[in-house]
Amino acid sequence: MAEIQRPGALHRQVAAAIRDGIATGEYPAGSPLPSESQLIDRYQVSRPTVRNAIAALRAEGLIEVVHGKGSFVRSAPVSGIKINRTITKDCKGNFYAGFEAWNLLEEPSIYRSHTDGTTGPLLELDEGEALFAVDRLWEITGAGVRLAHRLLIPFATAEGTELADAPDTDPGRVYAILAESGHELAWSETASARMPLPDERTALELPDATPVLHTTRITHGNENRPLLLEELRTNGGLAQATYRITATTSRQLAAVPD
Amino acid sequence: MAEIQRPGALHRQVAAAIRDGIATGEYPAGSPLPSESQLIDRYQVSRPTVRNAIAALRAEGLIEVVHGKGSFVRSAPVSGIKINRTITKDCKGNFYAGFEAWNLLEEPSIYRSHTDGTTGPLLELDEGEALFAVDRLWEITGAGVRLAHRLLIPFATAEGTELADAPDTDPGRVYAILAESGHELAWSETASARMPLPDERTALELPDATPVLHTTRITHGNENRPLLLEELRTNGGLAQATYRITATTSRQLAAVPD
DNA sequence: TATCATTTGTTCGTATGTATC
DNA sequence: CGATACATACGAACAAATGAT
Repeated sequence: MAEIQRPGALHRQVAAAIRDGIATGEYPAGSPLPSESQLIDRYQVSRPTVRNAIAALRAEGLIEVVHGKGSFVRSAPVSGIKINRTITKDCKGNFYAGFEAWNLLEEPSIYRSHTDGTTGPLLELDEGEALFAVDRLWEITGAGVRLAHRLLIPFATAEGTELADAPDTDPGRVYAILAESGHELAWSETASARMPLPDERTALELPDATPVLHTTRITHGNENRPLLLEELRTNGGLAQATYRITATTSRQLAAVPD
Repeated sequence: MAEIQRPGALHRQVAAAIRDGIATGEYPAGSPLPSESQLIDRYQVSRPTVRNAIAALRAEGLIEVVHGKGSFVRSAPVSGIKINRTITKDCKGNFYAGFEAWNLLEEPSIYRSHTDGTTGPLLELDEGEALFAVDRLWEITGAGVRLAHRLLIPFATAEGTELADAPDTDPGRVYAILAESGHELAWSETASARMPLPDERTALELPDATPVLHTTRITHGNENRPLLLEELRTNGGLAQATYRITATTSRQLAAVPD
């Protein structure tokens, strides 16, 4: 049994002791932790101290707490679900953006909106420019991982194409439409991590202490003009975005557009 | 002032009320929240309840608490620091992996290690194969963002090259050495998000409620054989990894190696 | 330099509600 | 239904950091 002799706050010592217990295998993955009252007896501390320690382990994602049952050691993610963020096209001009393996949970929801302080600069448009927003909720079949996808199509991009009438066209097909209208397409993407907002936590069914993996992709057309903005949000603990990188010879070409 | 009348636990109501206050601008970014005792008076609840509410807002990353001073509304990140994850090479055979803009905080630490259950499969090696591990701690100058970088060089890759004597060669130069020894290089990278371990929190100087952005890059040589494994860990809230994507015509070539 | 009020951190105790089995 | 376990809430006391006096 891990003794508590480290310096610092009591509840931190208790948390560290339990962390040790998990690391040493005293509390194997999936097994229940001792109950609060057992921990009180064991470490001779008060209930708030024990609860404080448990809260810390929860925030670290080490344990899962079920009301009325107990605390359980979270088992390590089986293996990260890979989300392919590469783009391929076949000889017929069809594009594949990796959505093929996913399962659409709801019908796409379309609404008209405007660029704001965040999306405007990314699309190199003034604030308040009109655009279509298409939200989709996907699931990776079997894995229980959800993905929220948002596609922003500025009116300037959609007009003159079939996107103006059907912005909820399949994302891969959207690329094809733009390519057919004479654009030489290029993409830049950023990946970041942050804590979910309360509504994201429910929509993506995120457990405690799981951050959101948030990717932003911009589709560039001729003269490097931004045509589309795509955002993908998913469970950062379970899913990984995968990229293929090839070395480019010119430093100029390699610069990622802001 | 936001009243507390929503259903549910008291501390959640208080948290929601403060959240509203932040959203409506009653508590602007950077400004101090009322002190605990003021919140007690205002909402007529006990101190533990107030502290519980504050803990929730902290976990969401909405506020920052300073011992002895008070709680402050966190201002949204000025603009995400972009970490260029593309690779370029010039006509002289030099490689640039994006490390040029970073500032090395400590001398690289080198040690000998072995493949384990995680790194082994990624490098397509058995468990227990010998390798060099090179750890570097970088900082993005001025931005206060730290990056922990680990480079794993299997002995099989290093032997016969100057890497065997100097595994702490500059990462870009490592690519060049492998290319000079006859390899056609290709890279695959994955990005994921998770909560930091306690030691990562201190090493990367992460504030509360900030996840780690964790990227894993594999350098492939001839016959798609894995040569190197690189890991980058940084503040997911402040930093974004940026990628350039180009469409590949063959679906076969586009598959990201596991 | 030293002291003091303010503010958050930690710890204890206790009581009641609610979910699970 | 009862036993167990976690959730919520209140009260109280002292410690530690901060900033002003």
